[in-house]
Amino acid sequence: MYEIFQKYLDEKAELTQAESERIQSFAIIKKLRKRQYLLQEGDVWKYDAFITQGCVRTYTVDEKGGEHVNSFSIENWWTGDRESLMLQQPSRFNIDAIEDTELILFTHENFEMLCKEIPGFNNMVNAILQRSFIAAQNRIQASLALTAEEKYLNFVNKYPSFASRIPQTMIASYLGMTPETLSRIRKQTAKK
Amino acid sequence: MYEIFQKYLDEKAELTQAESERIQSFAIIKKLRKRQYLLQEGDVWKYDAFITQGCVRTYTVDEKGGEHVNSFSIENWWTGDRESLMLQQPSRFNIDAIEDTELILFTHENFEMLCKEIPGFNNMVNAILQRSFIAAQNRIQASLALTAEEKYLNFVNKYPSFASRIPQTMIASYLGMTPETLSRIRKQTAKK
DNA sequence: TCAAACTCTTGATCTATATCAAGTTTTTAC
DNA sequence: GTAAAAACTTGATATAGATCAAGAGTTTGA
Repeated sequence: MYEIFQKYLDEKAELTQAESERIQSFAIIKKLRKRQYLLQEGDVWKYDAFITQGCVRTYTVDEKGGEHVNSFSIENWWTGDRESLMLQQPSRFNIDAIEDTELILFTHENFEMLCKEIPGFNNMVNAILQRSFIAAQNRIQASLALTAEEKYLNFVNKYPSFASRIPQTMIASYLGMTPETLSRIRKQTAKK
Repeated sequence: MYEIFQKYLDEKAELTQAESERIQSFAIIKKLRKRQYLLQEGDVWKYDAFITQGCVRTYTVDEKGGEHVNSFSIENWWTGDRESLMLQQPSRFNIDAIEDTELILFTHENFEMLCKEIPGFNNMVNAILQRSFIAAQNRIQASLALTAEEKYLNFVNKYPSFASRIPQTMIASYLGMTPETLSRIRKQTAKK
């Protein structure tokens, strides 16, 4: 499965052969079965994690047991809890697999070392962070300005592949509404 | 006013005297009067902007004329529209001054050049981006999981100084509720 | 300094979405 | 292959927060 990450690197970063090999030497392959946790609330997150196959969700659980999905991540994207990682504090988030999933992990020390050693890698990492931040801003914007129906249409438009592979309950939670409301919205919009 | 930025740099970045001076040589001082725009929807944002004094808000306007506040930024923080900057596309956001405000601007070309030239500066910029991303994640989390009252208490707790200097209408918008609702919540919580 | 323009508050009413409940379909796991 | 569990739908009802309206303070600017 490393080839998928290698291809990603080839596309996104300018690296010499030696640098590529150095990066690979620190990669840890990890497989998750559907429903398996990658991170549980209370644990400290210690990795930078790239998904080569599958899909995970990041969510919190409130006192009443309600789950609130913060994000979905699929193949060719990164996952983890940056706050827990940076501050080395217990995470408020859970991350688990929605499908059987394969990841490549780097311990944060190794990852930081690679960033310091390899400018091309560092640049790629920064570019990813920029994009993540922009995406988060847009999500905030949507949550403030859109109605439930608009949020759903916006979501489907932005991530067409997600609607089919992720259970509606989770999408509803991600959009900040109940599954019932999402079900009714889908019925409504299907008519049009 | 440059001293304020200089102090920030001294605290946050490891720089030689020469590097500090080089950074300063590209700084553009800008003053905004209350209500004055820094960025208007439709314009392309071209700077990295640091606030030395005052307060701005970043917001969108919907078709019905409703304003949705995405963020507040005060002295010792950065502002701008990263999406517009990165993609060089017209911004969906407005940024204007809530108080008379002073900023330091760097054109993005100069800023990028400084990042490339000066590793200590680059590291600082990345650290800021990390923190911004973490803050955005937490905001998403709060918007999904909290009630209106909890959102307000969380906001006051996190940014105690904001409640007194920013009009309630804008805070309400930032929290995703109407000014009336915020007014009632404040009345409620004052009792307790 | 005074009128116009905001800002905040409070009350009455409305509505989008939540909650509760029950039935149907789909998926999972032995 | 089948029973149990999970996911989705639909209807009835409830509610948090929105909207509308009007009055009291406060700020702004000629």
